[in-house]
Amino acid sequence: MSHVQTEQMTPTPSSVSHSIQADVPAELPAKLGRKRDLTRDPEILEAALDVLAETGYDGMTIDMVASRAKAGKATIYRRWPSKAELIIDAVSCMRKNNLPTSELPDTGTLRGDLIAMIKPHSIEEGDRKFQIMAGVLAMISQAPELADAANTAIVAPRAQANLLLMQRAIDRGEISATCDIQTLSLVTPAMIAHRILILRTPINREFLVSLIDGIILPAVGLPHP
Amino acid sequence: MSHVQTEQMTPTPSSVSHSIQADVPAELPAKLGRKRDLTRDPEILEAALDVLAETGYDGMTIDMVASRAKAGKATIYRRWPSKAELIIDAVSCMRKNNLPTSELPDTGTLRGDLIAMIKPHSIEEGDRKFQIMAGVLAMISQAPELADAANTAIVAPRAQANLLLMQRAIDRGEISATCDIQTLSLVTPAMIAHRILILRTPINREFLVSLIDGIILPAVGLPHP
DNA sequence: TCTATACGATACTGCGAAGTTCCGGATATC
DNA sequence: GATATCCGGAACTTCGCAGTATCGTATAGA
Repeated sequence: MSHVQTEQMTPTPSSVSHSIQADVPAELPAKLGRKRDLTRDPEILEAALDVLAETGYDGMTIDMVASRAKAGKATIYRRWPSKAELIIDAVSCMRKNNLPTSELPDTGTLRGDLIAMIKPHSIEEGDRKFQIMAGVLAMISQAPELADAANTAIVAPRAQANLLLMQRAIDRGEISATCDIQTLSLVTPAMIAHRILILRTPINREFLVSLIDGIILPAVGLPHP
Repeated sequence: MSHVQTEQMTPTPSSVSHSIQADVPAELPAKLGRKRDLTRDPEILEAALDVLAETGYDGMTIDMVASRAKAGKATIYRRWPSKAELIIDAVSCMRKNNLPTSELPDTGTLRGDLIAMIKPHSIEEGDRKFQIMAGVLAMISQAPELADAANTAIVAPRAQANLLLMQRAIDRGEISATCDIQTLSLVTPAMIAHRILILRTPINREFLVSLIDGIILPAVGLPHP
């Protein structure tokens, strides 16, 4: 959740603790010296995601991330305390480029909306995201919070979009209100994840259309086109 | 695919190679000494799966497997050349306890059959299998063959069972033959995997029933019960 | 200008686990 | 009985990588 630490933990000023501290809050320590280049943060995080997607969690090393980002290892460790926290932060910060709900298609029919969401760009982007998911799955046992982060950043947005489109269809009377759209909205993300993670088969338009026409639409009582 | 090596690679008998070898095939080298205890193989593989399911691939160590199986590390390395091959063999040999197709329920209705497949035993067994899947996913980038092994051992049998039940329903005229039962048979495995791997939520009867009544049955045109 | 810090680069340290070797004892063939 | 291989157990070696420290350089404030 928390991006880069807002302030580097200045080590307790001295090992000899002065119990009387007055109320000097040490706020605004009047930092001296060269400022940290904040533009490197997203570049490093992006490099981390690239390496994670390509090599998985085990194969990923900090040196790879550093060289990919053309940064020194010290620069990375100055900003994140460990490899695990770097990955958590990288995944948590992914949700930037989520398609905002305002950009959802609105063609008038549920099928039109669902089909309209299939774009070459979203396919290849989705592919990378689920590759990242595969890398993340390796370390969820150590950092369960990462499961939430990955879910929030990768699958939840897709499910949310599906849910919204189906709710619209209910509102306009296209489909019955008794449909279990909560569960149905998870079907396409789950099937995509299954295909990429387990079947290791790339996603294409035909597959996505078959999900819509073979499962989603029949399940909500809409006839085949 | 291949279980334990049928024969330990006896190192080339001598570094000085005799080019003339006649036709002594060195078959049945008349092994001397104590025989290998073959009953340890499945015990070690089972221990490996246990540790894999509990700690994931990274957390898993050969020492853990050895102590869990009450075996020496040398015993393990005498049979499998590496940790990766041990895991591949363990996953490949899982498919032993597959519910044979002859034991599939046959209640007369598709819903009855699908519901009948939900048994407490199968739920907890499935839970363990998908935990193993999580551990396996960590190393598929290194050993893609493992994806096939895991798919064959874990998800394919479930999909196969679903497919068979739905085919029966078509044959008896309960549902339309135009249903995309091939894709539909993958829905429940994919949703289970999604819930365990990503949502980290245990499987229960209610969830499985909601999959059947909320997705599968509506998708094949059967009314809610 | 001086000082403190960030930068990229590289060398270094420490640890954990894969894989190997050795041990005393057991079990097989000859 | 002699020999060769297995066993469980434990010590040992090797090595990759996380994390740290150092260096020369660059850039900010005082």
